[in-house]
Amino acid sequence: MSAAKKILIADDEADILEILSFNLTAEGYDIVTAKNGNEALEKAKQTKPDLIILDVMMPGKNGVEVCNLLRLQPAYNDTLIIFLTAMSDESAVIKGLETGADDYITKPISPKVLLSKVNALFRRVGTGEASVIKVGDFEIDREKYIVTYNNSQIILARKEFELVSLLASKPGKVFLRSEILNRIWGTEVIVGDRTIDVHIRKIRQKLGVDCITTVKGVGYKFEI
Amino acid sequence: MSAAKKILIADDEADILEILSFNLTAEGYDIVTAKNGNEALEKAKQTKPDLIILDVMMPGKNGVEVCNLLRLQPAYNDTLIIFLTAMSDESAVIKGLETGADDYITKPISPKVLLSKVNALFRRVGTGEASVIKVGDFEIDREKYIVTYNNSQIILARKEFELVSLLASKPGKVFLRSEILNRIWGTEVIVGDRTIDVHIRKIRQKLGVDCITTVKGVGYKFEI
DNA sequence: CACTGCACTTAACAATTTGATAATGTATAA
DNA sequence: TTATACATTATCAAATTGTTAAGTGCAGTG
Repeated sequence: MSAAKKILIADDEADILEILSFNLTAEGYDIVTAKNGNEALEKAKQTKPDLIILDVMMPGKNGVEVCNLLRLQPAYNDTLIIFLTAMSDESAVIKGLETGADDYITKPISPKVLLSKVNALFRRVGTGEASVIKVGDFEIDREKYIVTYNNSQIILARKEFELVSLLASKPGKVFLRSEILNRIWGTEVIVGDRTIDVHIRKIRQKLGVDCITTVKGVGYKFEI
Repeated sequence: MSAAKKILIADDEADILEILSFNLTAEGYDIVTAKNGNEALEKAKQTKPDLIILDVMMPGKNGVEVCNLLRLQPAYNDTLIIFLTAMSDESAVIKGLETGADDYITKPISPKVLLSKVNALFRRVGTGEASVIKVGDFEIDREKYIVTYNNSQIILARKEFELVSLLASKPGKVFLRSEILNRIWGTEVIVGDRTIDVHIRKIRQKLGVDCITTVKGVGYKFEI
């Protein structure tokens, strides 16, 4: 995972909130909940979630209304929205997708379906980033998951690759340790202090060139 | 050539672009978007899409104009064009069909209608041409469901074939497990974790050549 | 209708790789 | 010196994938 995505769940049934929260938390997402449409709008404003899961039928404002209101505001242009709806309620779904929802899930909810949809959505959005980074003689292809130096391939493990990608995404910029932890491990996972060092070391070893600089007391940066 | 059909969507409303992109991407198409007529022409030239979905009403050049300009060039003889139009705007539709559009869809757009029209168009056109992927000594004929290696046929089951097709559609690209599941099994069907592995194993066995690489913790890729 | 073969999935276990940590060493600044 | 921060190494548990065999359901056949 890169960073922990924030998800706002709005549903008037406490059970549903709990189940979804549990599953999504386990998957590494940050969860915020709301019990009705108005609260959803409020929390959305406060927390700026990456994804909002809206029950279509809620007291106060229903999901479609909330979606409409959100889509009117440019601040929520990049916010994903998923509807929860009863199996039968097909027309609401269509209406929802037209107002700018990104997907919908029918009740009863299967946690697996939910997770796969949520993950799929984030993946889709994530593809906006440039997939090949070039720094000096290095080439980092996020799509092919390959690092090359002078046209020879370097095999990196996943965490190593993510770390190099991150550092190389802004050459010269010093990434704080805390920043690295947040972007690569997320806020949920807690790892020890030496973990980053060890990964950095392995990367330095594999790359063979001294392109990662330590800034003592601050963090690391990638430069040629 | 490339396996996934490329679709260019031109509309000035970001919401529409997003909904259409999402639905068509989920269906396995490659999507390119444009926010106005001029951009559409530009992107069309760059990416040579198989289908262009044009909003009739756009700032700059409108859909009908874009369509006209495209149809003047022999390079776009085989390019399909669909118009998006407001329910009322019947005359524009007629004009559009006269200038060589292949179909039209009225707003508000139902994703289901859209998908069925798009699929139908490709089916109609696709019957003439063979969509064949060539990678190294491999040849994958999506229409005949045949894979050949050095001119000798390899028999693959449906799922195996789809999996190879997918991976080979972008040689070198790492397909995440979740991505594979979504593209081949869809978000509704949930299968176990080892299912992909087993299929991969059978494919490797049948192909006899080591062309599918595991990227641990990430997914699989096809390369020669 | 049972029988057979095939495609697909799953379970169970083996094999492998990865990532986190502890323990220890090194450099540097106050 | 002493404290602090990072480097290095080896080690082990956890995560991930490979492999095999067995189960399930379906279509075609005699």
